[in-house]
Amino acid sequence: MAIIHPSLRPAITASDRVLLEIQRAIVEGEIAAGSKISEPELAKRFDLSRAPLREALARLERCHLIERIPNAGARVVKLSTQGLLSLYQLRETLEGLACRLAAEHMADGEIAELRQLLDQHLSTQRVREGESYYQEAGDLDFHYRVILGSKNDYLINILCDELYYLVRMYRVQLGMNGPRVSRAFDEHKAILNAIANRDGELADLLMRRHIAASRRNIEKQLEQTGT
Amino acid sequence: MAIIHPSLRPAITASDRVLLEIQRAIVEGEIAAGSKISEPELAKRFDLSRAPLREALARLERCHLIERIPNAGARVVKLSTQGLLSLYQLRETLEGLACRLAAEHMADGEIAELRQLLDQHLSTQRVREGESYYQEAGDLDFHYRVILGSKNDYLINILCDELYYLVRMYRVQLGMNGPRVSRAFDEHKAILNAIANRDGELADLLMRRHIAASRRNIEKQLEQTGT
DNA sequence: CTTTAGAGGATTGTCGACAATGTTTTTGGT
DNA sequence: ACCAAAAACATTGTCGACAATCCTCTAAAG
Repeated sequence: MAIIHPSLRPAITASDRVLLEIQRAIVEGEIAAGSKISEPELAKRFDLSRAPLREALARLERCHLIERIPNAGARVVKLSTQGLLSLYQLRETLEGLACRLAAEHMADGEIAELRQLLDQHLSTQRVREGESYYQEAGDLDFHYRVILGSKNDYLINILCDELYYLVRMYRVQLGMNGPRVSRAFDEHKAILNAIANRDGELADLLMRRHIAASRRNIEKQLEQTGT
Repeated sequence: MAIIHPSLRPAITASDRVLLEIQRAIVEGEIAAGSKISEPELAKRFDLSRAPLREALARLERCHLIERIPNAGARVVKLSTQGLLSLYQLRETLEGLACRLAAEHMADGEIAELRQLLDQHLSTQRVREGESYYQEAGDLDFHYRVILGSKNDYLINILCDELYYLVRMYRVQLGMNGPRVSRAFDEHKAILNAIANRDGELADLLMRRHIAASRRNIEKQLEQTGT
């Protein structure tokens, strides 16, 4: 086993670098959702050959940010209510499982670090302003840490590599609004406490509720913006 | 949305064809677990360039049949008790969810077809001999159909593309033994009944038990064979 | 004899060009 | 003017060669 997590190892190859750039561009909407992807164009834009670019596109397909049709091309994924529902159905189940496993497998030190992270979030300016608590990425993300704490490589791979960026895309492009943010912080804290108490069942339940609430929040935004 | 499932569309490109061949070879142990993968060697063996071969390898990595280290090469995955446990932990949760969703979303016609499939299994010679009920692939697989019945594209993708072949690898290489087989058939029937009754909760529970039993069975084989 | 530094070989990553397929435009007919 | 077939175009899939990186075997020093 011992799968080294892509997000943890620095990008070495050219393919890795361009992957991260395009990933960010899609997540932040710089490359519009639903737009067509042109290999020659992107190759020119990032100044490299099509070979590493195609490898990057393959990985983007893997994390559901683009959809490819053989011999026809690739398109950036479109955001939809149906897609959001399917995605969050999965997240509820999977992150619930992650919590249960984290309650079993996380070391005391890891739990302490996680608590420290939450305290740090609380004291950060932006969080109190309720601006962008959700938009922290990578190691800074509470969910991310819990998932890693599950110590299940397949689960980690699915949540952190394949679904994570799509979730972020929904979050970023549909934006987060007011009162939900501070409540989310409290929910995180409750989940952490359950994990610290080694109560996997409760942690599972709380996480599923937490994600369901988050889904309803985004869903509301989606309906306002238009289907 | 409307992701066309790779396993459902016939292999068109050269990369697709070689992918299916190598996939089969690894699952059936023709390419030994843990052995090193040589790109030039495989390219020569299948008589094509390294470009489509590398694309195939990328997809093999995606379904956890090989592990790649940048600039160093790829190895066929090794089977282990730890890996089996992680994999089946996930399967229990995910296929449980699939059952619950299938109970909600499968059309009456699909359920009828599935019942027909099971009856057909029962009357097949090999099943009664308890030989290889488990080793049916693709459309013939009961699990496969239930997963498709969930109508959740992300869930389908994860179970049918990313985990399915690895599960099959464990099944095939560690073999299935006697009494478990006929019991598995009965469990399938019970699950189907729950789905037909639109009892998602029960279907979920039964599937999780079913998979847990299957895991214990393989685990036993693994311990006998040696860690 | 063990350990470490270096040269050699092999493998992976990247490149530019060609072939095959899909898409669009043009042209001819009704 | 509208539709259909065909040709021109653009894009994707594949190929062989080159560059960069890693692994191994050898040789020299402690």
